[in-house]
Amino acid sequence: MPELPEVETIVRDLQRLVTGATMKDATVLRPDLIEGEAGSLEAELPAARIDSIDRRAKNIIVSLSKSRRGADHLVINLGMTGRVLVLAGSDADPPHTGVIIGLKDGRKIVYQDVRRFGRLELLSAGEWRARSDSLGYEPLSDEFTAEALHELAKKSKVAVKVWLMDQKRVVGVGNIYASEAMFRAGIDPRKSAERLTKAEAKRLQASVREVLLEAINFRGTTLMDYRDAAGEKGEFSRRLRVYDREGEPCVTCGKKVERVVQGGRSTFFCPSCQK
DNA sequence: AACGCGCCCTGTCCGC
DNA sequence: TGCGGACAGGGCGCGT
Repeated sequence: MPELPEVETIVRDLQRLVTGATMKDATVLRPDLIEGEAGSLEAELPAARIDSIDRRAKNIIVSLSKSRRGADHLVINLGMTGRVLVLAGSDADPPHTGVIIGLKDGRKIVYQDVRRFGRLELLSAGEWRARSDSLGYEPLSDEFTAEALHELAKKSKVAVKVWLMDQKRVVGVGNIYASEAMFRAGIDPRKSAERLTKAEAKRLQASVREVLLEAINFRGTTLMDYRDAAGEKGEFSRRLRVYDREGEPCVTCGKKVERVVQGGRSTFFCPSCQK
């Protein structure tokens, strides 16, 4: 479900809502959501203060201090259907609640996940740094230049849309925004990454940044499950130009949007506008 | 070693 | 109405 714009929206919500809060207790209802020991997570979180909240790739990074053993980062990956909700302590826990973190101020942070593809993990600063180092370019950072994208792309024969979704290369772009970025760049998603021209690399780099920034401004895309930390839907869905629009007219040329399967995932594109 | 595929899991939708 | 199959914002581990 969540790609960079959705995770970024949740992170900004959490920054505003729970920075500086102290955890009181943690309850794990679905142990399979925890990477490592659920019991140790329940033991480590109480009394931890939330110092800051950040995003890296599609991960939410909650930086903690005063945790008993010095495990510094709670790393949350939402998988397909994960949600992080800040609720009043008296609110009922929603269906498929997996983890409840009570705060000393009476509120609670609830992790909810229907399909349970998401993961919560407690990592030391060093462990987190190593993990972060293994991930690719942040597309909204200054390091993500057209030249960098072009050089990386030259090394791979994979179809460029599939290439774009690999988190070891460029992070944060999932199935929706990959199709959208390819459309905006006017590039056939089936084209091999190594065959991208310099001009195409430049257009793709600009399109990735542009679509992600626009989607953040609309608080992400809700197709079915995505919600922000207050439980609200994202509004970018109506702005999608090709995703989930098979058979509908291309917004640019009017020809029918097509769907193909790449790497087991649907790709949507306009065969006339994308060469 | 890069790459492609199956799998994790629950819910929804569509065709018969 | 019911039922089976396909599919859904991600990512890991496997075999080649």
